Amino acid sequence: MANTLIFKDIDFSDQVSADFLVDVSKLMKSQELPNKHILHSEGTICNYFFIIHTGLARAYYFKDGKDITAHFAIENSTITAIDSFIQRKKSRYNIELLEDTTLSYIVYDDLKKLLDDKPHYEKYARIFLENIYIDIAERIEDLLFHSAKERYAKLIQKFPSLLQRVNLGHIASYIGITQETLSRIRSEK
Amino acid sequence: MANTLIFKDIDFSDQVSADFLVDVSKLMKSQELPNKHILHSEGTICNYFFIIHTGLARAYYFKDGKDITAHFAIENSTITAIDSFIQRKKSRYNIELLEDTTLSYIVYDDLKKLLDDKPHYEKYARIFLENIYIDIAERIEDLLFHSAKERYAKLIQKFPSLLQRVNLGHIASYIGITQETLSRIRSEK
DNA sequence: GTACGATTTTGATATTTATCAAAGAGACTC
DNA sequence: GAGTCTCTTTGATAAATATCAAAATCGTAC
Repeated sequence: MANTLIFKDIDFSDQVSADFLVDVSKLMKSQELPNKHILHSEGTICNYFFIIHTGLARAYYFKDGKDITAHFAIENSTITAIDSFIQRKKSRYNIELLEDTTLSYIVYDDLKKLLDDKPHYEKYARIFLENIYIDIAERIEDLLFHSAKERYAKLIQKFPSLLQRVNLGHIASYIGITQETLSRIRSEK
Repeated sequence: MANTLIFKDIDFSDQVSADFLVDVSKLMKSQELPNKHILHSEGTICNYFFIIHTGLARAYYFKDGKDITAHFAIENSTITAIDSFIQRKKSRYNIELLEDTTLSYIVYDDLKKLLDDKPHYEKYARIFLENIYIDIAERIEDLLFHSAKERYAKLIQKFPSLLQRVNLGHIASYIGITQETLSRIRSEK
C-alpha cells in the first residue's frame, strides 16, 4: 500500500518541479474502467504506471496455487507491476480492479523518453523510489516483529475503509496469514 | 544484504556513466578500521554511505530490548543507515564492524552537491534504489512464504561465509527467528 | 592448563498459526 | 422464494516457533 500520496515529498515551489509536473501531466491519460477489469496480466511486461483517482485496485500473484495480494491501491495511490516496470522483465503479478475506478496512466516509453530528454527529472524517480523503500522497509519490520493480530490492527488503522471494500481473503494474504486465522482475529473482542 | 555489487546494473560503456564513475571516485575516501568499530549510532543523522572492500559490517537496531540485525554488508557491498540517509532524520540503526575492515565512504553533502551540480547523475541514484527495491521485495516474499528453515538455507546459499563469520544470534534475528530455533534448525540433518 | 565470559545447544513446555473439513450467511438468478 | 454460488465463520487437530531454563562448548587471558 505504498505511495499513498504520489508527489507528497516533492517541493513544487521551485521551477524545475513545476516544469516536471506540467510535463508529466501531458503524458498522463485518463480512463474510467469497471470493477474486475484486468489492468495487467502476469507473464507480460508492464508498460503502464497507474494512478488511481477513485476506486480500488490490487496487485496479486500465485504462490503454490494460492492467490496472494502484494499491494492495494486506493484513491490517490499508484500501482504498477513494479517488478516488471523497473526491470523490464515479464511480471509475476496480475493487477485487477476491485471497484469501478477512474485512473490515469503513464506509458513506460513516454516516461523513459521524458527522463532521457530531461535527465534532471530523474530526481523525481529517485524520490518516488525512496518513498517506496520507506514503505516496504516498514512492511518488513511488520512481518518480522508483529503478530498477525497486530498486523491486522495496523492495516485497518491505516486504511479503515479497506475492510468494507475487499474480501477477507485478500486482506489475509496481504498480511501473510490464512483467511481462517484472520476471521478468528476479527471475531475476538 | 542488498546491493552486493554496487554498480552492477550500470552500463559504463557510455560517456555519462564513465564521467559519473570518475566524479564519484573523487568523492570517495578510504579507511581501515578495526573490528567492533562503530560506524554509526542510532539517534543521529547518518551522513555517510559506506562501501566495504574487505571485512564485514552490520546494521542493527533494538526492538523491545532485543538486538535485531537489519542488514549485513560483506566485501563489495554497501551499507548506510538508510532510513536516515534517505530521509535526513535521526536513525534508529546502529552500524558496527564485525571484522577488521577496509572501506570507502562518501559524505552525504558531497553526494548531494554532485547530484545538484549534475542532475543527469540522478539516474544512478535511481538505479541504486531500484536494486534495493528488488532485494527488499525478495526479502518480503521470503518472510511471507518461506519457513525459518528455508530462509536459513537461502541465506547461507547466498552468503556461505556468513555462518563462519558472525554470531548465530545475528543471523537468527536477520531471518526473524530466535537463536534457539536457528540452533535446532542447524543441528537437524 | 585453568578460569572466566561469551556463545551455542538442549530440554520441556506454551503459544501462535496453519490445515482440513464443514457449516452458516449473503447475494444474485430465475 | 428455492437454488446456487461465493464468502465467512467455526471446530478439531497438527505443525511451527517462542519462551524459559540450564547445560555444554568455545575462546581467550592469565
